[in-house]
This record gives sequence, C-alpha cells and structure tokens, in this order.
Amino acid sequence: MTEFLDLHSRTSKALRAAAEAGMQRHGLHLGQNHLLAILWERDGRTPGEIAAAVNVTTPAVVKMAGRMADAGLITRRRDDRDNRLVRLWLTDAGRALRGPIETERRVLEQKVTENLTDTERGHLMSALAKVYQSASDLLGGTIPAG
Amino acid sequence: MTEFLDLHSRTSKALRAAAEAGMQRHGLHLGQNHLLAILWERDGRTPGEIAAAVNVTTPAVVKMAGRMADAGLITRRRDDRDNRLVRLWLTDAGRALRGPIETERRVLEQKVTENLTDTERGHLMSALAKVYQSASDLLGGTIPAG
DNA sequence: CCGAGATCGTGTACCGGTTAACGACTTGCT
DNA sequence: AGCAAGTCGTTAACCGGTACACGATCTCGG
Repeated sequence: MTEFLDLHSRTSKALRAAAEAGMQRHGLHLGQNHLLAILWERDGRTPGEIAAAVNVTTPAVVKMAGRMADAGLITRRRDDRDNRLVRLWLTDAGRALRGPIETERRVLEQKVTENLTDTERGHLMSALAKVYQSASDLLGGTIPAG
Repeated sequence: MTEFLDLHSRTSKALRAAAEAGMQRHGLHLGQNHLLAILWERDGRTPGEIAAAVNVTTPAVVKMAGRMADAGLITRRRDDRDNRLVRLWLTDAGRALRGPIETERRVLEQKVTENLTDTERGHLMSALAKVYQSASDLLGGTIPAG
C-alpha cells in the first residue's frame, strides 16, 4: 500500500544521506549550502529574507546562521539604519566554498540521474512537478471551510 | 541548476507537511505511523527489530517509543528470557488507530497522485526507483577505494 | 564455571525543521 | 511628541533523525 509515498520517502532519505555525505567532504552540513547559495548570489541579507528564499522558517535560519558563524563561514552584523535587522555577510572561507560546493551538487545530480534516459528524466520531472502541485494545494486548502 | 534535486526536496517537504497534517488529525506525529504499522502487523517486537524494519537507527525508535508510551499508544515490557531485550506492545488506543490511519494514508497517496495518468504514474515510479537505486549505490560505495 | 566478546537498549550531543512566546526596535497615526 | 501597532530576530520547547559512548546482559570457548 501507499507505494508511491513509501518509494518517495525512501528515495528522499537516500538522497538526503548522499547530499549530507557530499557536503561533509567540504566541512558543511546539509542545508547550509542552501543558505550559502543565497549569500553567494548577494551578500548582506537578513535572516527573514533568507528564510523566505529557502522556504524555511526564520528560526531555522537563525539557528543555522549561528552554527555557521561559529564555523567561521559567515558573520552577523546589525543594520545601521534599522536596528531590528541583522545582516549576514560571507567570510573568505564561506566565499571560497562556492566553487567546490556547486560542483559537488552538480555531480550528485548527475550521478543520481545517470541511469535515466532523457525521456525518463523528462517524465520524472513533470510527474514530480504535478505531485508537488497537488501536495501544495492540499496544504493550502487546510485553512478554509470555517 | 540541480533541477531534479531541488524539485525532489521541495516535493519531499510538501509531502512531509501533508502527511504530518493528516497524522495530527488522529493525534499522531509523523513517523509514528510507521512504528505503529510494524506493531499492527505483529505485536511485541524489540526496538532493534523495528528500527531495521523501518530503516532507522535504534535510538530513533527508542525515543519515539518513549513518546508514544507517554501518549498511551504502546507499552514497554522487558523480555523474560533475554533481559537485554525490550518488547513493545500495543495498547487498545494504539490498536484502534489502525483503520483510520491506514485510510488516511491511502487517501493521501490518492490525492497526491490524482493528477497523474496511469502511464505517468508508472513512469514516475520506475524513474524514482532508478534514482533510489543510484543514490543507494552511492552511499554503499563510500567505504571502498582506500 | 567463568571470563571475553557480542548484543541490546539507552543517554548524550549533535543537525535540521516546526510553532509559539518574547523583547527590542520602527513606524504610523493622532 | 508620544503611544499603539507592526516588524524583526531570538529563544524555548518540541519532533525526527544521526553518530557515539556506555552499561547491562547473554553466550560461547576454554
């Protein structure tokens, strides 16, 4: 029963583990690369902005940023104009990871899909997109019907 | 970049959230249904057995079992013959959830794949299976090459 | 029969994520 | 000017998962 859900979650776990292993080769933990990717694109963003971009809650970003600051990948600095805001800046170490991490990620994507033909890959992407859409709709439709 | 990985993880998150919502309607947390499913099939298993069956580490099962025992879904009892072993037994409350939870899960699977034709669903399953295989191979292949 | 090793559950310390509560700071309106 | 309301980051308490260390217990060989 629930063939698809089971297969998907098993796949999810395997991919997660593979990604984790790949990231750890560069001293990163899973998820931190997403945060870095945002900062690579543009420095000095706030936790809230990053959270929205990565589709995660703000506290998650705050905690992760704390660990990454301890690890010397980024620094936290208060905004001068609006003192509520905190802005995250890359350190040289954080900036230096860009190339290696992006490569690592590309390689993983390639390895994981290497047994698929182009057609299969296309089917997979479009079907997955539909599932994603349905699942998102399900979540959004939770509030109504008062 | 990394189209597939991104789409998959987004889908994963949406499915996870949807499953969580569904389970909470019955007072369960995500993941607990897997543990219950094992016990529904056969009572009195050990944390180690369950961990292997669900493909999770033993401490994860121990912690979850603790919470579920507190919630009155299962009870823990030491094995008489081998005192190292602990066996988990369903309470009436835990047993009663079987029908509702299995239905909930089937409904979710159906809703999430309802926009797929049979062909699409078949393609999705087989492609996902290949990805799963590749990812698993990647993990297994971490040790060698000394 | 007894000690070395294997086995098993548990505790601790992590990571990543969530929701809810909180305090500090801005803004907007009177 | 000053206060109410909104915005923002942080903290705390959860859940699920991992790796690692530990102590209790069983088993098997001498």
